[in-house]
Amino acid sequence: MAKGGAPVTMSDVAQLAGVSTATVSRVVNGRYGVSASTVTHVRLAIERLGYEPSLVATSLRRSRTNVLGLVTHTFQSYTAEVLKGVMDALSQSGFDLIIYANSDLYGTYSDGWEQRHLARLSGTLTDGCIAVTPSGEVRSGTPIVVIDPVKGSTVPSVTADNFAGATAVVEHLLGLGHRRIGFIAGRAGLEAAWSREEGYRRALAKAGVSLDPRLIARGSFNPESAAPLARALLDRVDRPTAIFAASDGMALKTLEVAKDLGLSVPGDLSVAGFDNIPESALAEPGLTTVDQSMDRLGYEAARMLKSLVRGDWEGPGQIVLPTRLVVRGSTAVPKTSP
Amino acid sequence: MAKGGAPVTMSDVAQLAGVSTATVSRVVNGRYGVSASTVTHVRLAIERLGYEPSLVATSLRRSRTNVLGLVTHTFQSYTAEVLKGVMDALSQSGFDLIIYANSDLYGTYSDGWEQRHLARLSGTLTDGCIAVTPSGEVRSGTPIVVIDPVKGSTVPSVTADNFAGATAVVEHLLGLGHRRIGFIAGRAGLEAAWSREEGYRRALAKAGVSLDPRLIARGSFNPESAAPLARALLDRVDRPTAIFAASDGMALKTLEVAKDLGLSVPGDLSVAGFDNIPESALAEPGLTTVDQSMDRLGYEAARMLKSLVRGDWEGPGQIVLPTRLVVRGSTAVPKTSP
DNA sequence: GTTGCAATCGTTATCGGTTACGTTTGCAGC
DNA sequence: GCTGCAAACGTAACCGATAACGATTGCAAC
Repeated sequence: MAKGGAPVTMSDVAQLAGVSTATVSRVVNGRYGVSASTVTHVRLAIERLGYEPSLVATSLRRSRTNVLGLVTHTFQSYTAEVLKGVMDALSQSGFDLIIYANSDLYGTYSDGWEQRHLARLSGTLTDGCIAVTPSGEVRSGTPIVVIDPVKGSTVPSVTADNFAGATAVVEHLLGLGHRRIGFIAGRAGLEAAWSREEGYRRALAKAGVSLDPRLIARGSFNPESAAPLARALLDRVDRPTAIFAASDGMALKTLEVAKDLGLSVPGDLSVAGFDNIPESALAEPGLTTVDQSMDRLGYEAARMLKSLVRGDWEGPGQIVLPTRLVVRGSTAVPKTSP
Repeated sequence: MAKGGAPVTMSDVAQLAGVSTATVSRVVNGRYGVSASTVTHVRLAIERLGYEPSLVATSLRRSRTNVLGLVTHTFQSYTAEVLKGVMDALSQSGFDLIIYANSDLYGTYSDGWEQRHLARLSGTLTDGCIAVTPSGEVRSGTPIVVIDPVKGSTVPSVTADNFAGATAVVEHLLGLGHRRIGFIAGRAGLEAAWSREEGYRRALAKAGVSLDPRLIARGSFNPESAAPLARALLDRVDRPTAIFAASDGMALKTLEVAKDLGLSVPGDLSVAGFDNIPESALAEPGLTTVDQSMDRLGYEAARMLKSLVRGDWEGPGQIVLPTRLVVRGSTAVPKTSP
């Protein structure tokens, strides 16, 4: 019915049922004060017209909407993982989820668009938001939880223990006997990128291995950004015996580059990543990496947000989840010991 | 500012700027009829308060919102692929995207919830919707495009050429010499499931191979659903020499089961899937499958929806995209020819 | 026969923003 | 000096729904 016609509103129902919109509203929301026969009539009218209350009108009038928002700017595979966790936490909770993604993907990227969208949503549509996008100080009328915030921000956030994870990887490589370990860093400014690099530096320092700045390449977490960087590292005469990339996407790209150059992994080169995305387990050889279970990040963020919305959050403002070293076939003892 | 306080509204701005809300609205929307000095004052007030117009209020009043909706009930990896395509098509188009996912994941799943959400959104929030969930006859005031609709539906939709793809796979297996080919079907009712099964049946018939109904198992596209089915097929004394699963997720599960049973692939058993999700290329051995480039499905659906919203759609109501057989290591000549 | 109290239902203000329409103001033209 | 007109801005209705409040009704108790 009404396909292409104007959407059916509450007053349409009211008219058909011969009552006022207030009564229809009461029936829809199951409130007290409507006679059984009226309820039946209204229900019938709703059925006949195929009426559904407008989310917009409802949320404009009500303060609570029972809808949580999530803002992102990309749909990488890690985004999907995060979403799984979020959905899991929200399952059966009574909260629905709205994801807002702007189309200005490659456009001006005016850096403040997360803020804009957050404000646009939190005004009325959602009770709170999760930001899966580098966000620093965001202001909003409703609670916000940021996954992987920018460094130094004080908003409620959920992060993996990037420092410990990176340290573990580098110590693993050092333990195997590697001394020249290349590093492909993540997007500058993000807490995750900074901590992973810091873990790399500290682990080397602790082991008494002097750091060669020429072995550090600056990527952006984007897999594509890693290709030229990996190639540059491997083209050096004194090329590293191992490369630690700050994300699995970049590490997998490094694997490809190594193959193109005729280097065997882990024979000629060990490679390690960070994230443990599903693809890493399936790669050949399997990628040694750090598991930060991104679905867990999403899960915890959603759980935190739920509590913040209800106003009964007791935990800390910044959650740091443990990481776990996952050793697979891409790392081994180097051929030539120093 | 205003962190935790009430969100700042247009009348706040109006008050600070000493004008009416109408004027603020005109400034925000860049309409004619405001003096340059007033514009400056209002802009300043907006800046100071950090005002953002509420998406909800705007869309309630306006008919057009320049926001498209997408409704899904799960975030599998194929959902992420579809989303990539959608975002790509929407990039720089002026349309933003809202994804609505309900939390009732494992709950009643009242089968009509897609319809409910579609109606809730299309009433006012969105100019049109993409449904990435089995939907049949949906009614809505705004255009809807369905990806992978139920069989026989007449709504605008985008589908891969499932029949041709399935036929190609089975002909490939037949060409290798297989005669006993098992089939793990998808969720009943979906056009995709039906067409893939029909492709399987027709290809066998065309080759003059009689169909053994005991070799057909009924799955649900869900990877988990395939495990017991694959095991049952492989436990038979006259077990098939090849298994064609209607989705890659189910095919990959079948690979696992085969390994558990000590069967080598493709030595003892050939396995083929459908979808070509990223994991299939990375599996060991690589999975022979049908590429239906799900990002392309999303792309075309978004393109179609854009046109429908603008009212300038010329193409057919149902788009069918070509598929492509991808042969990898999981299929080979059977050991024992009949 | 009144009064009183529930139950039932309609009226209306409101959420935040948009827009048709009306009003004020400034200024040129007669 | 009066008229005409357009620019600039305010007023108020409205989008669809909710909820406080008021109005009506039926029925039991006095």
